[in-house]
Amino acid sequence: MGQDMYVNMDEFLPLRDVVFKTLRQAILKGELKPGERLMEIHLANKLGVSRTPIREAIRMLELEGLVIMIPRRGAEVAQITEKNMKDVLEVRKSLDALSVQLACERITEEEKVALKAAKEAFEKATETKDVTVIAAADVKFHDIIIEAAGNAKLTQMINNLAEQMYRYRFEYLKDVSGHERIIKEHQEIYDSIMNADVEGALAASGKHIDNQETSIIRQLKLDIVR
Amino acid sequence: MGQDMYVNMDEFLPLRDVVFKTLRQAILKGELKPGERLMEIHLANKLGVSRTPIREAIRMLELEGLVIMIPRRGAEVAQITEKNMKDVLEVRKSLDALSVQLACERITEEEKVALKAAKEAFEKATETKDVTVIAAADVKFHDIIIEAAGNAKLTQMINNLAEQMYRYRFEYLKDVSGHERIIKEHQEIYDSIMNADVEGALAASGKHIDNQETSIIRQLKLDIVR
DNA sequence: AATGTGCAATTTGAATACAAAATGAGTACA
DNA sequence: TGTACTCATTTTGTATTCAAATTGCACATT
Repeated sequence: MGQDMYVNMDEFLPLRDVVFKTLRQAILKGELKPGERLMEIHLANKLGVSRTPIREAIRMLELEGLVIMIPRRGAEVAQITEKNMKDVLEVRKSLDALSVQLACERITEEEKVALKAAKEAFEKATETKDVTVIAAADVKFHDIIIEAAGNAKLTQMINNLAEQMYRYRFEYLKDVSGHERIIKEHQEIYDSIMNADVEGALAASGKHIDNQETSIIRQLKLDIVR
Repeated sequence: MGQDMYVNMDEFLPLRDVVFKTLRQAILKGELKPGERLMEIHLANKLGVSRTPIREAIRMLELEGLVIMIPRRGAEVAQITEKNMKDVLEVRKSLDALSVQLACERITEEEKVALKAAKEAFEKATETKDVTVIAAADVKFHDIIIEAAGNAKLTQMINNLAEQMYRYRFEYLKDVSGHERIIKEHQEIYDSIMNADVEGALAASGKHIDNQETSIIRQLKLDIVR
């Protein structure tokens, strides 16, 4: 009775959610390229399911903006244009600003401890030179700040935006020469939040995004030429 | 040849989109109440379609956060809590600020003309005492500003947020005594944008949302008690 | 050679069919 | 009287079937 009655529900996800995650990953990692058609029967065979969960997953991807629908022709992977990415970054910057501002006001003592740990973990991670590890540590640092902002809607929206930059952010973190600067920026953001210095936090966070923007746009241009 | 070759495509929307819009409207207008179950066969019969488009529409509503899924039990209309709405308004305020700021920098001459017309149309609309007309005029005014910001992602996100406040905003505009203040606030926003006065525009827009927030939260509380 | 036409193949859109799980009413039994 | 259990009903999850539209190609026509 007092026992844990919940099993890990993640293992019993409906097929549509499995398909959704699979396709999203494929798009974000670039395995499915912009413009590529997503044909239902083809995908169904490939993933070993019927068309129904494929269709439902496509509806979700459509609403996230990762695929576009052409009537009577089906779905294809959305094109990522420079304008498109600039728009995303512009909004992202604004929401990140809100996020650090709210974090300054609302962060708890536990979160402060966690943020310090995450900051230090990121510094350690850069020493590994393993991009996957570094990226995960970076995500963790920012996740704590977003959580500290205490706004579920904001969390959801930032995560959605982050998703659209996923592939390029990866490239950004690959560049070892940039790590030192990122560490310094994290330190500035961290210090500002700890001192509830809203102005400082906004400045530091803005600079942080601007640097990413430069890198992402450069990557994107390379990608388009390719 | 020189003729208009496009037919009104809206009339040939896939059923899933028709169902999606129908259900969304029903939820936002309060016809489908929070907690109410959305049973597929029932909805299918009611709308005269099969389960397939119903399911696809539910997937979209789920991603918009208007319904929540309970495994093996189906969808139900999401609860609107005060915290939830405050979160939405907090983000909305931030994005509106970005929107007026960008509009100050990017608005074209044509858009300036349109904005003036929309401002005056709203003033005229308040005289009709017809809430539908007033709401439409208000939307038009704000739409022009958002368009002038020239950021498609921002447009999409603000529209999504606006949707979640739909029902309460309607109540806000019903209150005739508030019209004069709204007109004054529109005038301030308009003037600031015309003079590319970013500071002024931010202040005016912030005040505008704050007033709405007060009204919406009050409405929401009444709604919950009901 | 260029353009138009018709037909077959492919693919989406929608409906229906089938399988599995959850719910709830009714009944047996302590 | 109350509790547990069975079984029919309901509902979701998934697969399959059917209809309609689009596309591309072959062929005819100018």
